[in-house]
Amino acid sequence: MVSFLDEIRKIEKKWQKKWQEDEIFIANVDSSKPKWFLTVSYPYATSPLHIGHARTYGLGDIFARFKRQKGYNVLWPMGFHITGTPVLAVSWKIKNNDEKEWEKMRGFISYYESTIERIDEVVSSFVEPENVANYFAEKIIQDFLGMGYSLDTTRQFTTGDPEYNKFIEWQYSILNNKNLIVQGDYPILWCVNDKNAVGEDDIQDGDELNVEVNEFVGIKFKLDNNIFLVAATLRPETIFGATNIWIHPKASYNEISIDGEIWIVSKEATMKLLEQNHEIKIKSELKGEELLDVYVEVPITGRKIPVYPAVFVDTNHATGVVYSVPGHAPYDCAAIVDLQKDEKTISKYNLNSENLKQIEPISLIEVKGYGEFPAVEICQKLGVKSQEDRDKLEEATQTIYKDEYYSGVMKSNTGDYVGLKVEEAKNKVADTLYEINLATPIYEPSTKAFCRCGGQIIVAVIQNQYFLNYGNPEWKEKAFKALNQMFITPDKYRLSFENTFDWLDKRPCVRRRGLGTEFPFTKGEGWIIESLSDSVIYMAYYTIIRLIKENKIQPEQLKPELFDYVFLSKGSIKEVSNSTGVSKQTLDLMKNEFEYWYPNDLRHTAVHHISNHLSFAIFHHAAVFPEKYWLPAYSLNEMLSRDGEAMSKSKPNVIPIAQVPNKYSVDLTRLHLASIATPETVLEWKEEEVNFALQRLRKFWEYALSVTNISLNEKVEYSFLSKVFIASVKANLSKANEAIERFSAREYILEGYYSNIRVIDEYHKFAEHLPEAEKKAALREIIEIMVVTMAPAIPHISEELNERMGNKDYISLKQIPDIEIDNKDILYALQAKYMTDLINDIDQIVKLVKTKPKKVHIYINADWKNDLYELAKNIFKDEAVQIGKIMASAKESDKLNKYIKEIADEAKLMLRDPTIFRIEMLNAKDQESAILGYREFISSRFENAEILIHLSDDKDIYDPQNKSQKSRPMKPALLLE
RNA sequence: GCGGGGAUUGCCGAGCGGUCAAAGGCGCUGGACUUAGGAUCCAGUCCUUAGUGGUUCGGGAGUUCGAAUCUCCCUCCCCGCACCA
Repeated sequence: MVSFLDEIRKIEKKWQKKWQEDEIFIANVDSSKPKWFLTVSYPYATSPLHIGHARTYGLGDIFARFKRQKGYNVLWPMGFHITGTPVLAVSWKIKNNDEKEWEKMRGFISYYESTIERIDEVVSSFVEPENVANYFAEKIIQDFLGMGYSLDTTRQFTTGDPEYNKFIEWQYSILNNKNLIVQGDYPILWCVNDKNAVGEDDIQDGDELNVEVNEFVGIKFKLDNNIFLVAATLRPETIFGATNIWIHPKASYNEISIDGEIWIVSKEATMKLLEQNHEIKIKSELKGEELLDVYVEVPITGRKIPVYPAVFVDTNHATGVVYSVPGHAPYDCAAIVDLQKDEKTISKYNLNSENLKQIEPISLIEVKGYGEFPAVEICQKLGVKSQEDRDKLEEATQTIYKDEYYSGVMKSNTGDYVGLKVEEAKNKVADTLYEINLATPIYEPSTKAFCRCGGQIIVAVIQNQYFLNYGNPEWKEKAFKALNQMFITPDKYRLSFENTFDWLDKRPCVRRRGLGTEFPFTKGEGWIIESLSDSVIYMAYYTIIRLIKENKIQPEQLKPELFDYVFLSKGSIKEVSNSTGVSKQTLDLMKNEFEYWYPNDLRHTAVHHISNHLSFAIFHHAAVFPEKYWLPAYSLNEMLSRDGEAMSKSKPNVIPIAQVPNKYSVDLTRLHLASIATPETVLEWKEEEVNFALQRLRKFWEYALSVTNISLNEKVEYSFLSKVFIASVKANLSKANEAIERFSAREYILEGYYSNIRVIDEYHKFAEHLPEAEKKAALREIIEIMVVTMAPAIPHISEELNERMGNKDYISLKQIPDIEIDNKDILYALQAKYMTDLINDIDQIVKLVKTKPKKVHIYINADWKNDLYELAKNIFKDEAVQIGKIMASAKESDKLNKYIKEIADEAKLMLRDPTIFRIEMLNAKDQESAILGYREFISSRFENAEILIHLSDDKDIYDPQNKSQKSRPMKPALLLE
């Protein structure tokens, strides 16, 4: 067994070398052949790929190889994505001697390098970002070729190449001309230290904290003309229940002039607001206690409420000013109770205790399961003792928020909002406050978080951020039109696309960090096109990159008019040639190449790209290209898991592609990945199950080897069993071909490969008594078709067998024949099925009676039963089965009316199982010939028992137990003696 | 929360209105081959039974001559949600 694996591993390397040497997968324009252009999304070059990726790329390769063997000129190129922050992040961490990163990279590099010195040398080189990308790009291609992928490697590029940048600039100039790029303000997470946007990777424990941007409503409580205390809240609807304002007495506050007003907010809040797109000047600093016992005006209600001290106020959260709603907010409830009995504090700050004691909760929301004051109730229930009881108060706040938000209704004291659900009232109150300019949005991270550099994370508002406006109605409509024309498999994902399209709106398309193409309209300002927005029409770039490199075209020559000419047939070749210095001949070749290959016939990727990349690609194609170049088809597959956990680069459960050829075998892995589950399920990789694929592969190999030296020139007369055998294999192969045409790789392998191995097994069993020469000839005949048909899935083994069968050509380039199924084949298949069932029945009876029969009597039904079933089939195609109808029709039939008594019994049976007459039936003659064909097999199975065939309408029939009347067209009656 | 997907026989995983007691694999049981086998091969694997019949496809109701497959409700699980590629 080990030797078999060794043997095919050797074979795999042998053929990969030959394919490379003869460059058989390099694709060139050939107008005499139809073309087929496949892309699989390019990988990100910061780590080696693992076997989960091999699922996606392996499916792509099966498609590419199938189309190639169907006579298409196939282009399947590969590039690399390096845009964004990951490459820089790796480089930065290596430079800073981040121990974890070093270990991770050493692990990765050890797949490819054998000495520690060499590994460390490679890792050290990663201080240069381009070395990271280059190293992994090279290794990934090496891994891909090691998996036997039929890639055109002459069209490689990375998204960081200056030529590519020119292409993206052109794309964005078109989008801009079509007014699809808009500007607006945009809140993002921001490090105060780096003065830069941060992503999850940059945040300490970012993956666990899951920090998001929260939008608070900063409500302005008027203190004096144009002077406001600003309290930020997530629950603006509670403004009707405000009884006072809370300030931390010991904390520092600022008086600031902001957008023409004067605000009082905490010192920390001032720093945050500075980043949120306001005109701010700090006028003075004051202590919280200086503000106590003054009165401010509540917006909308106009009531005057006092400012009181509370230590639960966190000045580093939002504005450090809180308005108090003791009826519905647990913290406020606890704090007001605390303060009312806290004589010390009252006298310390000289508060008017009369007014303070008069403060009572206001009820403004009706909630099921609660009384007047939900906050008071829940504080009592949880046993909250003071405002310092933080855990309990936090829990209480969460509970109340949820209950009130989903089932609360606004009470009669809430002005225009009476009767509204809290869910709606919340937004309406906020809108009103914004409209009357008594509120401003204030942004705050959902969780307190810090950057890896140590700086605090706040929310900054980017002014005039650039967005791609996917919400543009014309664009969206066009994109939907494109989507509706597409073939998507598995089909269930179409709905996901439709939902994504509906939901897509403005999306920021530039960033300040990471690698990529500089945004062409703000050169020098450091804006880089966002990394998902620069990889949506690059399939077109594959068609011309080889010519750009071969002709040494410089980036600066790649002016927009060149792309306009090549991709959109705009402008004159003469002018374009003049302005770019690219020869007319080269321009023509580029244009020709694009027009030959485009559109991108199939794009295959992993499912998780639906909500971004794959949807964007449809939008951008619709915006940039004429309709004939839109994307025709998507094919998708889910990811892979091991031990129930998704295989991801950072986890220890990965099997790198680099180890596949030696740990398993390439063909074995390709076969297993494509056939173990349908693409829409997360595939669980189990070692024990790989073994199954290996055994079958070996079996196929051995079957094939046993007939490689058989010559097909001598005509062998096939007996019944051999004819049935060949017909069965052909039927399966035909199904396989039909499946792969729809890109159902699993069905293709199951039908074309696994089912057929089983058919061969059965043939060997049933046909043991046939002459050796006949068996070999029949096997050879089907192996030959199987090898060529299954080559897309197991190309290496197929090449080897093809060679050993005496062929000099590449099977990878050999035409897969169309399988013609004629009536004779259909009959054979039905007869085979008939006999399998019959033999099973005999086996079952033998097992039950536990004695081996000496005689097997088989009773074939009388002809009129076939007529009856045929008749029933026609009547009840799509109406309810009724005995009366059967009887009436039978009476009218010349053939049947004489058996009317028997038919009544038979009809009762039909009624019990209405599926009976939907089955394809064999007539008596075909049943008999089938039994005769298998007679020797059945006989030998039971120590040469005698096989007797009876026709049920034979007058002299031997039928002591009256079995014959039970016989039916696909189920003969049996008597064992 | 919003949006989407799913629940199949010991497990994984097909099936998606009628050859469905439900492919295939794993596991388990028996047999063969073996010095041995955690290697391989063959057979069996819901209950019952001369090839039959019965009860099954998360739970409940419905549509239909007929439902694992369609509709509705319930329970539970998974995934995406914007600067992260």
